[in-house]
This record gives sequence, C-alpha cells and structure tokens, in this order.
Amino acid sequence: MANGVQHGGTTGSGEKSHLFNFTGVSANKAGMGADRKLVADFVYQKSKNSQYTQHQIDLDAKQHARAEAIAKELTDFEQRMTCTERQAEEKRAEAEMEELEKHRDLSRTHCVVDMDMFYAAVEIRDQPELANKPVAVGGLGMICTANYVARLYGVRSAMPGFIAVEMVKNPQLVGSKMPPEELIFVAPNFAKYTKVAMQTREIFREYDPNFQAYTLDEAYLDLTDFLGSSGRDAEEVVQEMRKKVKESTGLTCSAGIGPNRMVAKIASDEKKPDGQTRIQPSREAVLEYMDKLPVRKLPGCGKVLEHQISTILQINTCAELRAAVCRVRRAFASRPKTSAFLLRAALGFSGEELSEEGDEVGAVGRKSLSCERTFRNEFQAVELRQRLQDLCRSVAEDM
DNA sequence: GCGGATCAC
DNA sequence: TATGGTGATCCGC
Repeated sequence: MANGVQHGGTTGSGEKSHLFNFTGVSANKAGMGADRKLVADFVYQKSKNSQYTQHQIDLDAKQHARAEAIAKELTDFEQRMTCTERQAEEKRAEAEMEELEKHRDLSRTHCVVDMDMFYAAVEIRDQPELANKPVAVGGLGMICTANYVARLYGVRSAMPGFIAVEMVKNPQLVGSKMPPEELIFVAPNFAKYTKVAMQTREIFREYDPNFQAYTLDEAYLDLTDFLGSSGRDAEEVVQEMRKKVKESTGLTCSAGIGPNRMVAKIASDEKKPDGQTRIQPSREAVLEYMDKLPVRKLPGCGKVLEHQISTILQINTCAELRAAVCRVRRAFASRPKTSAFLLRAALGFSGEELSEEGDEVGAVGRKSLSCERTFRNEFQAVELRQRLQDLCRSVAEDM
C-alpha cells in the first residue's frame, strides 16, 4: 500500500512491510524516539500471519489494482488527446478555479481546539506517578491513546496493544534509545472523559455559543463575533482560552486559527502539544501554507486517496496539486466529488464557503445509530445469539 | 438503493 | 492468543 511503498524499509528476513505507518513524530525532539520504518516493520512482522493483516493485504491488492487501472486509463486518454482538446480542458480548469476563487472568504476567524493525548492526559493527571512512564489507554487488543513517553518507544493510537508491549520491552528493535520498560495499560474510562469534555465545552461556549463539538477532545469554534465585539486579537484570545482550559481541567490543548475550518484544523496539529498556530487571513498566507503540505494532511485524504494521487499523478504536495489542476480533474473525472474536494483543498478552501446558510454539517442531525462488537473466532451459535440480543437491546436503549 | 470501501476520531 | 467502535460519505454495481 502507499505507506509501505513510501515508508516501508526492509526487514531482517528481506520482507517489506506493506500496511502500517505508525509515524507521527513530534515526540522525538530529543532524538530518543523510535525509527518509523523499524516500527512499521516490527508491527508487520508481528502481525503478518493474523487474519486481520491477511484481510488488509487482500484489500490492498484490490486497491492497488484499481489505482493502476486508473493510471493506465489516464495515460491512454492523454495520448489520444488532440492539442485542441487539451487547450479546451485547460480553459475549463482555469475557469473552475477562478469561479472557486470568487468564493474565497477571509472575513471569518475559525479555531480548532484539540486536547493533547486526551485520554492518557486525563489518566496521568489523576495518577501523577505515571507521568514519566510509558502509558497506554486501552488494552492488549487496541490502544486508544499513548502518552509522549510511550510514543518515544513507537507506541501509537490504533496500534495493537500486545505489539506495543514488546516494543517497550525491546526498544532497540525499533531503533529507540529509551531504556527497556514495562508498558503500563490503563483501561479507558469514558464517563470520566465525558465529564472533562463538559468542562472544556463550558469554556468554548464563552467564545462561541454555537461551537461544534466534534468528539470529546476536539471542537470547532467560529471566533468572528467574539473578536468583532471585543476588538481583541485572535492569537491572544486563543491563548487565554487554552489557559482557561488548563486551569479548569489541568490539561493542555493545541489550537489552530485560520479563515476556515479546514485550515484551522490542519494548523491545530502544527505545535502539538500545548501550542497554537495562526494562518493569517490573506490569500497569499493561506496558499503559502497549503502549498507546503503533503496531500495526506488534508482531512478527507486518507491512505487510499494518497496512494492514488501519488501513483496516478505523481503528486505528493498541495503545491503540486494546485499546479496540476487539469490533470487532477482528468484523473478523477469519474469521481466529481473527489475532484472538487482536491481542487478546493489545494486552494485552501474548506467547502463550507460554498454551502448555503443552515446547510452546515451540524444542522442536518444524526442519520444513523449503531452498536457493534467484534466476535471471537471461537464463538458458537449460542454465544452469538446472546451477543446479538445484547446488541439489539443496546441499540433500542440508545434510540 | 444497497452494500462495500474509505475516512475521521 | 491477539487489531475497536461510531458515524458519515462516496462510489460501484
């Protein structure tokens, strides 16, 4: 898969890891951290015989074949194109970008606040003796959050816990300079995290009564009105808000400030933990910021789309995306939503600029409600029927 | 219109 | 021994 191709190193046995990319890196400032390639290979070696990984490999092969097919189609098409056709397409692409540009709105100030390693931070706040130890919230099956110490060993969210245990026990295997340790697991306590989230939301409400809580640890604020009526500076206001969050909960958070939600969201990740980044509300500042970003940073561009963009178009950054608008439209001609999303994003638009008032995500309301559990292979009919009943009851209660 | 795939947290 | 749960959207069929 894309990540395997780009990041996967060779292993002792000569096999390449194809699937995992537990990178993320800001925790490695002191040079103590694990090597991302070694981590990817370690995880792959530990899990390559599991059903989960075998399934991923299947998906991977299909996905890869599809990308190759699209790439070939595009190449063929471009070879058949006449000069006139090419020029006509260039014109249409240019017109589309100009049309988009008309909707650029730099008048609003959005802010995305993201709690730092939220679940782990809450647990360590309540058990300070864990502060300097590698801590993971979750279990042997799956890790929800790891603290920064654990991250130096290569431990990440969404990593199987039993593999994380081994990495912390044998840091040298993943290139980490940390001493061998025992990974400490804390079971998640969602009721507690919900309470803490309520405290943070009380503060967010002071700055935007209509803010949107995306998850327990992430919120979207529109600070425009607050800044307008108070006459204060965005950076200073967000500093204050983060300080209040710290005072109220004892926890740090990071924030991004920008002219739309997408830019603010991406920026919120820049100075993690306990930092904030503002993208100035000018076309130049926004484009300059977007240009340097790998497409993978765009919310909505995951592993698969990144891989397609890179194999079909040989494009990795938003600058390249913006420079190749015409080819992007051609490559994704059969997927107009994807094409539009990519072009908008490359220009630094969120998408909310184009939607009508009241047409926003939160205004629609929930569309589905579900409850699921993963079954163990050993489950028999009786056990499965019991599980089914539990699930049904749970959904009914929620409804 | 449905279900699988993808994506985010 | 062993890879989660919830909700949304897009797209192929």
